[in-house]
Amino acid sequence: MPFDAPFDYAAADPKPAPGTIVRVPLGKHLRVAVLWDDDEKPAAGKKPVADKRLKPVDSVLDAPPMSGKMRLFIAWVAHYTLSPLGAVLRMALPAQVVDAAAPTQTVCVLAGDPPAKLTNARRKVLDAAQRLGPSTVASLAKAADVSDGVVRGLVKSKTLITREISRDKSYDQPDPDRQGPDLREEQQIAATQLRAAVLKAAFAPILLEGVTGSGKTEVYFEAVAQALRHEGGQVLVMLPEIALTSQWLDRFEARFGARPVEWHSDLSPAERRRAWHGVASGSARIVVGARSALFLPFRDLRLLVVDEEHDPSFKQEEGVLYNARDMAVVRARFEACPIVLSTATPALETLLNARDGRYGHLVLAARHGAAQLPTISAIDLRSTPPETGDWLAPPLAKAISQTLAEGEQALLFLNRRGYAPLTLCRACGVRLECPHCTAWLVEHRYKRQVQCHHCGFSMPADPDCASCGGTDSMVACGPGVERVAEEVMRRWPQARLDVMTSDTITSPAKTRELVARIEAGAADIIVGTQIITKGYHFPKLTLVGVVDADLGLRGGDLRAGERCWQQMVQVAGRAGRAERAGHVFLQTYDPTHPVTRALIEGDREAFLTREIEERERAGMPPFGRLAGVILSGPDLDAVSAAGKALARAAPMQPGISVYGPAPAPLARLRGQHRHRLLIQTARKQPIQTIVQNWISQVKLPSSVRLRIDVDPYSFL
DNA sequence: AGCACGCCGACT
DNA sequence: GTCGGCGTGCTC
Repeated sequence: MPFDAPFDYAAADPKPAPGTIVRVPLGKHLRVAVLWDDDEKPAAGKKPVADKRLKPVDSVLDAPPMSGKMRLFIAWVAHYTLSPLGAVLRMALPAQVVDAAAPTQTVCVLAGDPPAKLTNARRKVLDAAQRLGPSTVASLAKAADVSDGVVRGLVKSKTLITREISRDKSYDQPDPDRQGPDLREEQQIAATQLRAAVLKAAFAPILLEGVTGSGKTEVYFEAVAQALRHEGGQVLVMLPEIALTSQWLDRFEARFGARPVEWHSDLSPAERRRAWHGVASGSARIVVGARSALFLPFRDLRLLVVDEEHDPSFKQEEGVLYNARDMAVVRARFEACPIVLSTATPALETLLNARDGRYGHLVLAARHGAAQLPTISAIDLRSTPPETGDWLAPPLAKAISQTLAEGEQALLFLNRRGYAPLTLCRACGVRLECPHCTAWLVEHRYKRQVQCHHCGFSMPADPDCASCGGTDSMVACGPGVERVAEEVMRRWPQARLDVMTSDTITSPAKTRELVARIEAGAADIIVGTQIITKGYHFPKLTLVGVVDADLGLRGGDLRAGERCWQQMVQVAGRAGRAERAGHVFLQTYDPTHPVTRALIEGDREAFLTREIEERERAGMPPFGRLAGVILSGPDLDAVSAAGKALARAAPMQPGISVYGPAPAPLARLRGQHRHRLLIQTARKQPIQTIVQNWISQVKLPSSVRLRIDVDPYSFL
């Protein structure tokens, strides 16, 4: 429960140790709880509860205790993110997982005394029981080639006794000493360093930076192998949710001969329970998971890997707001193990940490075999615009035709789902808007629907205007992937087309099927959103067209330039991964934009230097610190008044600035009005304490909710 | 988070 | 006189 501090219970005798997982009465219910450390002080200004009011602990659960390191980590995350201790603890102790009974099965074992009447059939059963050890009734009967009645008879006569055992299979153990792929020299050098870091068993953050296709995964696999060679050693590999692909799992299996244990949002309750207990007991050695895996109860964590560390999806935007990449570094510190941050496009913060010597830095400069990095060029949409009704400019169309003629694949990237981002009425000008959010409804033509991409609202698409009654007057404005796909079908009707978006990739099985089809060359043109930038490898892909390279640069977000850069480099990295050279076209209205120019010239240093200078001048992260304060509620006036009250109470100290309140970019989301403030402090200032002191001065009405986002990523 | 309590308006 | 809407505060 989201309490700030632990509750007291009457001491049992003997007193269980801190970390013990127990069941305690709370209000009307029993709840799963962890015995916290004695030295935890009661919250400021609160006096402890009188002894006679203390309830006793109900029972101790049959689960391994939570380690001291884990308790320190949880308290640290709560303090850093300004979240209640209980809210963070809940992520580490999902009650339905911890408290669920393991599925059991009934097995028979020999008890000793043979039965009075030892028939031939009975002898066969006893032989089988001797040979097989504990087995189910059915399997004993089958092995002895008798009916199960014989076995049941022996149970009844107490020759065999039954016992309940856990049905959990232990996990297949990955083998670190299988022959891996041959590593190039620079890979071997990096792998040697990582192995050494694992052997040293000390906290060591390491940036593993390598261009797309340089084989970073194979390098950190060697560190994984090293950790595996340590008796009982465990490893956590964190990937962005959608990057946990079958391609990655196949590579893992090829190297280690077994699958890793997976942890992500799609697990069934039973799989989740098994994985959690497997991690806690140590039988799960290698876990690959999304950000929530960070809170798994490892016994002996020897290595952490954050793959695609730059990925914005590591930032959790709901509940406890935390950046899993940053918190992973903290966990590694508590666990005293190395952490590898792997990427082709490091986040600026990570890169500066590496350049300033706080992180180790390993660089892979070359691609595998003959593969070359693709060349990038711009198509100026002002001088060579697409035909009316088209979205692909003539130079890109020509390149696509040529690619198809050579039997190679082309990929068109547009980070916009659906058919068109905006639908409006030709007659009266009304735009289709979400009833719950400040957002346009996006037409999805395959589904004949319009959808809100923020709250999930949808309704049937109607060609007539609901506002003025105009017939067939609704028109689509701007392109989405479906519209680009439509153009592709019209212009290259013979080409085989696949669309990859979160709408078409709905399950791991679907993903596998689609990826296999593209890998096998059974698709000529692929149209997709950012989902395609996540680590796939398509050997026949030689052309990438970015339909709207300016898209990510609009909006003035702090990290817009950085994110656009990363996304373009990642999508470009899909091209030319085998022996064929790749080429990337960026369709843009502003080829002189510094980010676009740096991409074309392949001048990463120019981009970085400019970005670093700008951030430093503005005191933005990592040169300064930020926290967002988000106020939300159903009543606009109450939300706005609360924002003004907070602004009036803003701290006035050197080095601290408070901006806002302003309506959030999505001013209304799911029916909630949202205003936000932003506080900026110098790098060395304790932003948590400053924010806490600030907001504690303002009493908010209960209808207004306040959330604090330390190190905000999204400004929505 | 859940839940109870208590205040207020609307009904039998 | 009682039902139920939700705002407030407590759970050791």
